[in-house]
Parts: sequence; structure tokens; C-alpha cells
Amino acid sequence: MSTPPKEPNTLRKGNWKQDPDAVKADILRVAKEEFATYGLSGGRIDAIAKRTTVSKRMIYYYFENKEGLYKSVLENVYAALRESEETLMVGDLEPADALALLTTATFDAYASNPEFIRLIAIENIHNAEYLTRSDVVQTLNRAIIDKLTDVCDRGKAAGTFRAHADPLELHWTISAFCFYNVSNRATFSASFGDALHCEQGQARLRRRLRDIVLGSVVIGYEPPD
Amino acid sequence: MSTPPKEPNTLRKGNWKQDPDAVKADILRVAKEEFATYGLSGGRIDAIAKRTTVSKRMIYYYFENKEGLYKSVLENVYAALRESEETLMVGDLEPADALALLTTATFDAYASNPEFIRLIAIENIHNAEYLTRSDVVQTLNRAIIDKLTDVCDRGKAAGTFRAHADPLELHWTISAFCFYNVSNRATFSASFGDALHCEQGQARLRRRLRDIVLGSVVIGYEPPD
DNA sequence: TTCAAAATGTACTGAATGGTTAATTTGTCA
DNA sequence: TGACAAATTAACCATTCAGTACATTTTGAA
Repeated sequence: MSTPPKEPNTLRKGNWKQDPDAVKADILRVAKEEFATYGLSGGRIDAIAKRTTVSKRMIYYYFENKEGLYKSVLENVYAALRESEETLMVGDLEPADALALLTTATFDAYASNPEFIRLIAIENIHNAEYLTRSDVVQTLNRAIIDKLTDVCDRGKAAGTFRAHADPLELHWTISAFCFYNVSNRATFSASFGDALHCEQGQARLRRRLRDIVLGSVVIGYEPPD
Repeated sequence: MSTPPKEPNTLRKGNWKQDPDAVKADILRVAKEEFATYGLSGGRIDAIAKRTTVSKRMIYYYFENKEGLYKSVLENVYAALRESEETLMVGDLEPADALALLTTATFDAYASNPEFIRLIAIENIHNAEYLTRSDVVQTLNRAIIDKLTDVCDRGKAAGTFRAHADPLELHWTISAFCFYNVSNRATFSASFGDALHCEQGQARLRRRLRDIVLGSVVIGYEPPD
């Protein structure tokens, strides 16, 4: 999240140290901002290069072309989010508590990663053609489904979850609300005001989402007001 | 929905009839497809012109520039959807039934208007800057909120709705679910398969949405399985 | 030291593309 | 019918921008 301290963007003429990894990371960092802001067709290679410590040539050296760079950015943010999900330990919580935690954690994770949301939205405009062609991403989605499967199984075994509770459907539901909350903030606010996007409104939506999710699978769930 | 029968795209050299309205409508129709497919920066004026019966110059004649055209497209689809919502008569249904109808109708409307969804998604990438500057759109959103307000009021009066039932929050919830269902279909399917987007899956999500919405406001709601 | 490979910079190009100029056709009405 | 406005076309222009050719510097190993 926090941008690493960087040498100032003086074009290093004459004497510089080779540092491929730092260069690649720097390019990716800037490219992520650019593509998240302007999209794939709207993002400018020259603009990215200018905000980098290195020259435009390096983008092509390391990423081949614009689409290659975009694809790398996509894999990058995707992996970062999934890894953050990975760290959530819900194994020893009661099923309902575990589900509540997964839900609110997703809400928070999406809300604090608008660039990720924007990039996924952009990728959907492109019919996910780059995501589909990426073998990296395919493997990253097991984790969240596995967690929800475990929670559902335990909940059903304990008799507290309804029989129809389904991990994929749950993930879809949670993701839908959390995603929309960020992705459509601009148009929703423009149309209806920002009552739901001010701090208070977000807290309300967060609780409401938790109640909706738990209410849909936990037998006899009552919101803790 | 169905594209009106059009004269073939022969460039009309020599003898043509003046028909400004038809020309404008034709341009808008093509531009809508183009922008929905490629976005604002990705959409090509030349490509639009080529699929039109008229010459590129006409786009600038009637819409000033690319952004003007985009904005007109946006207003156009927005108005169309809101008008279709307008025709929904729910005034004389029981509150719960009315809410169920509004919910499933929205699900269907979004699902059958992917171009609208894509354009809104694109507009969100642009932080709704064109929507914000459009005075047309502002007035179009009263209707749906008014309807939900009426339903909520009647439900609470009848004692069947919970006290916290809130029109704006309801609209947000319904919209989130229905929007995500279309907007993120590509990436979700790429990640998790299309179990939820095949015909059966969509029917399941549709019922699930209805149950979630009703369950969150109707006291003692039980899904009619 | 030398030398090849890796890493980086500079300057350029060609195609794509948004937008314009200037002329032509069509409609209208005095 | 003729003149003027509205609608429309074809050809052109200027710029932006992804991508490249080629030169230069750094590094590490022999």
C-alpha cells in the first residue's frame, strides 16, 4: 500500500546501478495507477515512463508491449488481494462468526483497494480476455472458496446453517455487494447523493451486508443491533 | 432492443433525403454499441462513422465532438432504462409482492441490457464526470426511489415490514446484486466457472436475490420453495 | 584487462485518429 | 424560380502515441 521510498526521478545519466527488480517494480507501481485511472486504451505508455525513474525503453524491455504490461499489472494486484485474503484465520471461529468475519473483511479489503476494483472493472469491459489468458490467476481462487466450504460444512454439521448454504453462491453474494460498493460509487452518488458513501453510510452498509449474508444462511439469525 | 431495419450502408452519393432525426438516431445507435464495447477512449469515431449510413462529419455536426457523443449515448440509455422502470405498476400489489416484483424486474432488466451496464461501468471509470454534468439524468432517478418509498410506507403501515426498511438502501442492495451479475460476469466466470451464469444458475441467483431482499425487510419471511 | 551479455538511454517513425475546411446537395418560401 | 438556410459529403490536417533502431553504460566472469 505505502509507496516505497524512491530515489528522485532524475534521469540517471552517466552512472547508475543496475537493479532490474527495482525497475520492474517501479514500472508496475506506476502502470497500476495509470491503467486503474485511465483504462487500458486510455493509459499512456509515455505517461507511465515519465513518472518512472527509468526510460520508456525499459517498459518494452521487461514487458514486451502495452498489453504485456497491463497483464502483469492485473496479475500483480490480483495476487496481492488473494494473498491478503489468505492471511485471514477463521478456522477456529464459530461458523457464523467466521462467516461474519469473512464478509466484513472483504468489505474492508475492497473498500481500501479501489485501484484493484477499477482494474477488475476494466478487465470486465475487455471480457476478461487477459485474465482468461493468465495462468497465474487461475490458481489464486481456490483459497477463498476452500475457506467458505469449510465454514459451510461446519455450520451445517452444527445444525446452525441452512441446507442450501453454498460456498460459491456465498462468495458471489459477498463479492457483489463489496465490489459494487466501490465500483459504482461515482454514478450512484451522482444519482442519489452520498448518503451511503459517507463514513456513517459505509458503516451502515457494512452492518447491513453482514446481516444479509448471515440472515441468508444462519437459521434464526437476528441482527445484533 | 431489436435493431430497426436499416437501409444498407451505401454511401448516398448524389441523391439522398434529408432526415436529421433518423441520422441522429442512427449515429446514437452505432455509438452506443461502440462505446459499450470499447469504452470512451477505446471507441473510434471512424469506426462509428463507417457503420453509419452517413459520413463522419455528421457526428461533429450533431454532437460537437467525441465526448459530446458519448454523453448523449449515456443520457439515451439511462433514460431508456428509467422509462422501462416507470411502466412497472406495483401500486395495487401487497407490499411484499410489490417489492418482489421490483426486485426480479430489475434483475431481468439489467440482465437483458448488458450495454447499459457496460456504459455505466465505463462511466464509473471516469468518476461519473459526464453523468454529473448531465442535467437530464438527475431528474430520472426520482421514480424508482418514489416507488420503493411507497412500498416501504405501506409495508410498515401494514406491520409486515421491519422498521429499518429504507428505500435508498433497498435500491442500493437490489442494484448491487443485479449490476454485478452482469458487469462482472466475465471475470467471475473466468475465475470460478460459469455455474452461476448458465441458465439454471441465473434462475437460482434470481430467486436468491428475491429471498435476500424480502428476507431483509419482511418480518418472518420464509422463501416459498 | 578484456569481452560478451545485460541493462539503459536517445532519438526517431509510421500509422492511427480526432477534428476541420471547403464544397455540394436538398429544402423552403417570398 | 431564385436565393438563402439547412443538411451532408469528401478530402485533408495536425497530433498523439505505441513501438523501434541504435548507441551507450554497467556488470561479471574468464
